[in-house]
Amino acid sequence: MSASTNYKELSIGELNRNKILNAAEKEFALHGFKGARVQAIADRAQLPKTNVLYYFKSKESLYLALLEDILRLWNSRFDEATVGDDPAEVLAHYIADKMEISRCRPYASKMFALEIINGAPNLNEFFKDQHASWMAGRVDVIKQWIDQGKLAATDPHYLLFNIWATSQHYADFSVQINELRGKPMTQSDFAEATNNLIKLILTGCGLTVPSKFE
Amino acid sequence: MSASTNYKELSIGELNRNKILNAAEKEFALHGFKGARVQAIADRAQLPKTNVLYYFKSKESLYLALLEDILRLWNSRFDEATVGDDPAEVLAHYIADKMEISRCRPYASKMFALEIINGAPNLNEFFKDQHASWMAGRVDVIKQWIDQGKLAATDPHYLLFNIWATSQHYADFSVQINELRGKPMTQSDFAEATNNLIKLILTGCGLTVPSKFE
DNA sequence: TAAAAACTAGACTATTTGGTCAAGTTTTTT
DNA sequence: AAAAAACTTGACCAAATAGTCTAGTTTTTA
Repeated sequence: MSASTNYKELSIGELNRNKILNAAEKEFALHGFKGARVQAIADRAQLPKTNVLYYFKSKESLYLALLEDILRLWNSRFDEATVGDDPAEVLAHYIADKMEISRCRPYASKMFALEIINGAPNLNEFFKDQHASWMAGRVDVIKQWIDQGKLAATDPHYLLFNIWATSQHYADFSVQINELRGKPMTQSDFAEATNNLIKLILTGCGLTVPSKFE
Repeated sequence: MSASTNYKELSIGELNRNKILNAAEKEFALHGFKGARVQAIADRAQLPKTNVLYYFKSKESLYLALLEDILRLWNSRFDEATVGDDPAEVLAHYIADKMEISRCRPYASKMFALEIINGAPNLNEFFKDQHASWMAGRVDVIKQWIDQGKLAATDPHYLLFNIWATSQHYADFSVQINELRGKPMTQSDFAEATNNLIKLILTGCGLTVPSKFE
């Protein structure tokens, strides 16, 4: 689905599926589930509407396939971090990973944001449970870091919310950001914003920024 | 429009207009402009659909009226701050104001978020210009604070983006937050989150948190 | 190379949608 | 109290929409 998908070596079906997923991601990010039109997705994919419904049996199943793809994006090195790891390194990389997603997959981020804002009507209990247990595990590791004096005392929930909020903002609110900056964010602007954010969050936790991110 | 609107002393028209705006705010926040249904707004307002279109001549004009109301929410004391003011006081209050909006007007925040995510198709040039010049003014004041050594050197744009991102997140992503915390945010949770956020941002700028927010 | 599977696509349909119309009733004004 | 203005509401309509059906063409398989 990413912009850099290599279309060679793919069967017609795989190629079309990718075209459709790419197109749908944009339409859903631009209009939400209810607002997106199958015809608009087809036009964007340069295929007849019937083809879209041939590959994905309904608008809903297309949306769900896409959502599943997007949820996989959320995996990161932070998932396996333990008390033994260096919180400054782990958190800095986690923030950098999140910023990279905002830069490379803005439509995926927007689609996910819409899904949550709209009340998460399509995230099933399985995902919610999985997400909640991921959260519990991460909160636990952060608390242990705090107990060991590696990290200033802070609520781990709020810490993670702040990281998500700030990093995703660069994708979700890109239109406002570009308008107010007067120019779009280049790759090096993103690098700067990333280091700025890492500094803010880590300093706020009493951590020293790893030299790689200065 | 706020949940606490006093319905007494209002004419029938004003009362119904308020009912409709309240209902529409939720529907637009839940489904976006294209996805929202006039019938659903009418049902939520407990009025026949025709009445909705009597008070607001089209779905679009209802949306625009609402958006205009919401943009007024963005006004704050920070708008008139000058170099002479104490940045710690000003920024702490600004963050607290933003958090208060997220607590009291979550649907307004969500509706605005959808509008921006969807590419701001309904924000006219007048608003954009006004917003850009507000931004320029605020960036200027922050830069002067930095020049005077009142504030650590940081990009004023990113500082403001971070404040918006983190505070609005509590409204826009409330569903995710409630799910992961296992319980909804109470007023005192909000107070805690506000102080936590003020500490993070101000510390990150080399400022001391005013005692009121500790 | 023949059969099967995968793919393409126009025509069509049932339903939903935003919005209009016309015929009222209620409230306000004078 | 009469006239005007404000408000209410069911019936209706044209356009748009997700999805189906059928009849093909192309690609893969054996």
